[in-house]
Amino acid sequence: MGNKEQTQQKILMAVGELLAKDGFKKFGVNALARQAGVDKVLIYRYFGGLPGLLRSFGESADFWPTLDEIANGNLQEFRHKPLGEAVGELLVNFARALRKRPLTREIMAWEMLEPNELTTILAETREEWAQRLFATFSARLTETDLDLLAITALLGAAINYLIIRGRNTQIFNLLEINSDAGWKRLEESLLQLCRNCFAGTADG
Amino acid sequence: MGNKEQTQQKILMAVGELLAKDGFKKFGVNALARQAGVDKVLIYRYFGGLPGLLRSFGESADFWPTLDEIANGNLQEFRHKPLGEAVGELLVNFARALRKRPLTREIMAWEMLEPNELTTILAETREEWAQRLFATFSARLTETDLDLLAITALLGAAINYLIIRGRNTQIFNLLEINSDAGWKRLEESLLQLCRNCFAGTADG
DNA sequence: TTGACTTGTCACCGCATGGTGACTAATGAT
DNA sequence: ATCATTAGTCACCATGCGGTGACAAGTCAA
Repeated sequence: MGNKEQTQQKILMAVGELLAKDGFKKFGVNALARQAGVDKVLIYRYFGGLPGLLRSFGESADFWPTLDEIANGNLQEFRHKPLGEAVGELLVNFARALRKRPLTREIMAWEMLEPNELTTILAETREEWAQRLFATFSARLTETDLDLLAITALLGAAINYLIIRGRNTQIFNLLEINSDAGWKRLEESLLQLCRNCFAGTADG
Repeated sequence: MGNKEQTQQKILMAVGELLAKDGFKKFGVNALARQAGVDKVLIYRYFGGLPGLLRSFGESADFWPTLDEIANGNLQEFRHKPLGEAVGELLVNFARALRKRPLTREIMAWEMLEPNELTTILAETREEWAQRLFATFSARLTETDLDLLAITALLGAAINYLIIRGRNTQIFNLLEINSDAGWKRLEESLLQLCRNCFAGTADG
């Protein structure tokens, strides 16, 4: 007789494997059961269906980078850097962290098409994450009259777009968005944008 | 007996209607024939299938804003504005033009997930468009040591993301990306980013 | 040994999809 | 009037999907 826990694990593993292999386009109960080498009825029995499975999967992995990873393990240090400097470096680290996570990129792409349990969990994680990050700098908002929220929204959106688009496109705006060289240029410009932008106002 | 040209028109119209109504998720021969009120076999007969139809559709519409629209009908004027000013305003107008085109937004979303005949046409249009725009300012590249291409890639990506994301999301980064008020903040920050960024170097 | 329960297998259902072949009915040229 | 062509209808196919009910086999308690 089989082992229930082991089967559940096989199914959970298969979610990540299938997403990484074929993307969310072909994602479904049948394909999932095939990937796991398991009968699909067990997905319904053990997880109550796809939504429940995605929920379980979402809670069992680290799709999103931690604040520590973004801050090179030293968030405190960033509180004392000039604002433009800090924002720029955080954004660059954020982009690097996402580039290393193909699974997260896939989920982010999925999010553009339709919401589901997995993308919802990702969105919640990100929301809480963003708020904690923002709170870290809330005391320094008076340093500038720029709209910090809108600026980070813009630059965060830029990173998201390039990350997602890079899954199946090499060139955007005459620029290689999949090579390290191309990203180097983007990172550099990201830093310059932030530095120059905040330089116009008082800096801490 | 029916009218061939009229039927072809009905089918072509249905492409836009269906995309606007249900997005590309449910896009297919059957749904398309239903929308057009026509038998699906005619799609194969008249267009050789979906790819051919998309090609025809793509060549029969103006998804992409013209350079004139982006430049308020006066591109020459932009050549004499300070570089940061010009880039910023062009980007803002670009965003506004896209916000007005739900169909284009849908195709842009499609493009992020998978390429097809329609997105290819859009990409080619945009590529040529970008090159002409870039050429307009090529003579002034010496004014700055910034990486103009990378910067416009970033800010263009930002706009694309927010445009696409706005289709089914209200809030991003604690910001309303679907209301006019939210976009006002984004536009303002976009302008400031460009102004401040280019201000550090010599400006024309 | 009996009987309840669990794990897993299998066959099946309804439905939608992309795609094709056979047909009807109108048109127009000879 | 005849006959080929054309526009459009319809039935059908294989395939894949999400989802369910019936059942075999193995486990454990009474």
